[in-house]
Amino acid sequence: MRAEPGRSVTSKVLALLDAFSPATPALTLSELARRTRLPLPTVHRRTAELVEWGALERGDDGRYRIGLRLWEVASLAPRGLGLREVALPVMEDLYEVTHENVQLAVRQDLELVFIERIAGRHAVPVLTRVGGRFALHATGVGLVLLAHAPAEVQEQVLAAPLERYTELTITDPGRLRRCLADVRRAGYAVSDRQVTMDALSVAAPIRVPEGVVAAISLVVAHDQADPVALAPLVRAAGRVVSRALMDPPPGTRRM
Amino acid sequence: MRAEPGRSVTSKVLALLDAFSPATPALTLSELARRTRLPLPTVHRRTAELVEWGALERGDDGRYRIGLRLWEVASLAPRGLGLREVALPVMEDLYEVTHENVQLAVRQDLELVFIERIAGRHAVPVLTRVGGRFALHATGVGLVLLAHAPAEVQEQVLAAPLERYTELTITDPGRLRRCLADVRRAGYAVSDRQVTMDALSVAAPIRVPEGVVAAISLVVAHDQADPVALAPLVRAAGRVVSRALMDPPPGTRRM
DNA sequence: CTTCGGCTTTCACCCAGTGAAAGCGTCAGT
DNA sequence: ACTGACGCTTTCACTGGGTGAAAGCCGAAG
Repeated sequence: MRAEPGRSVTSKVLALLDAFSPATPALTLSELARRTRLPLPTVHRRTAELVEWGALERGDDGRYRIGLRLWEVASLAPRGLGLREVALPVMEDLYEVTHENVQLAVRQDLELVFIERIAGRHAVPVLTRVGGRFALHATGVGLVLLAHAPAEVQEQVLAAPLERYTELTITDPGRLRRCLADVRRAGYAVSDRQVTMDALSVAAPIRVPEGVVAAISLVVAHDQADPVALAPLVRAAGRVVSRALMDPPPGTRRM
Repeated sequence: MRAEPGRSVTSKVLALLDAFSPATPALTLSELARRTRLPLPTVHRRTAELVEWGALERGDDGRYRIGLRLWEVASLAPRGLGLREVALPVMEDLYEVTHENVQLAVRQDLELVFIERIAGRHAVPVLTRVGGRFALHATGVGLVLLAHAPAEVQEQVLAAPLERYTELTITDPGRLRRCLADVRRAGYAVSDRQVTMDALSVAAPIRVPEGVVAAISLVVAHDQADPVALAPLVRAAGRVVSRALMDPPPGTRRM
């Protein structure tokens, strides 16, 4: 045979999409072939179909980019835009009151994904990107999501080395375990300079009957605010979103 | 042969994604099979792979939904989140000043797609959804996008019947043609009660050297504001976004 | 217990997909 | 102008991933 076996067509198509990343949002045909380890003609054929449908777009420079049609379909993801739609009004309220960064995130496997962010022009700059990923053990939202994740997920995170971002990042599994217990007990998480030395975040869970599906947080300058004072505000926001998730769309919920 | 020929595997995978819509964001296996006209075992196999990768998620109810992983990748679409990131600060400024609905849209084929919307709690309710589509000939953003679309696109839209939404919707091709000329000359578009009888929108183009890539608009109560007075504001917003699109990311632009 | 609808698995067949190879077009260096 | 390098596109004969009919499962309704 010629065809290298054990690789389905679908997996190749998905590998092509996977090749795109925040750092490389535009790729040439050869770059795609290299990244996916697929023969060039194969990539050529599959991308042609993806472009025709609109999953990819090809610029005048010959580079492929993610297409608007794919973005349209993806906007139907309940945990993506769906969640955002519900949470945004509450996030805007939080922003009105505090004029600080407001973040919304969900857990995906062993990391978190930022679903939305309101970044005040005058607030502490944060390095997160909507659609971007981050480790679970450092940020406020991450601690909330990890604290309420299935035991199996927690064990996997605790078993792996915990990356250090600042001198205050928790890298000791035992300490992290106790921290998570605190988060569950208090109903909110505080990450004080564990990601950058200038910022602190306070996060609260967003719940549906099945469990915690997302987390909402405020990010503020570390020397400017008292986390304990912010906690009730963030927790209340979390509860409002939780209720909004369950109440209005009686048929089409299910996170 | 058994396999009905003429249908590529990739096209089937894309058809599966296509089956999801704002009205049907969650589908059972059989519903997917019906909508895609694919045999049930085929759907079963392909969805299994899509779920494994994260393009789809399967709920406890057995229904398939668009997965977060697909949303992540799609967030890299330059004309989706990419454009939004650049335009959002300006949209927020517009909102601060007016406290009215602010919309951002691009053209996709013969329709427009809403990329972002800031809907004030107290502003006129609008029925648009981020990620949703709409006809080009009625809204403010639509008129701007159509006025600057390739001649071929304009002809196709003018040739098809123009759907009527209100008694003020332009449905006469000749009138629409003159209207588009006005839009090009004035540098902005006004849609006065052409979608709903309570609202009016003022829209301006967002340009890169290659042409108009998007449009930004204000939607206000029709009896509350003077479109001509709003026009400079919206046009200025469009120009600020246009510049932002070209200036800062010198490498990674290309809309 | 039986029926029904929806989901999953099996199995033998075969066409969509494959990759090596050759053909193009463009650009930089000589 | 020639040459070589590079990236993209097309060709072609082969084959294994994909196929759908059919049968097996499972839980809910009758």
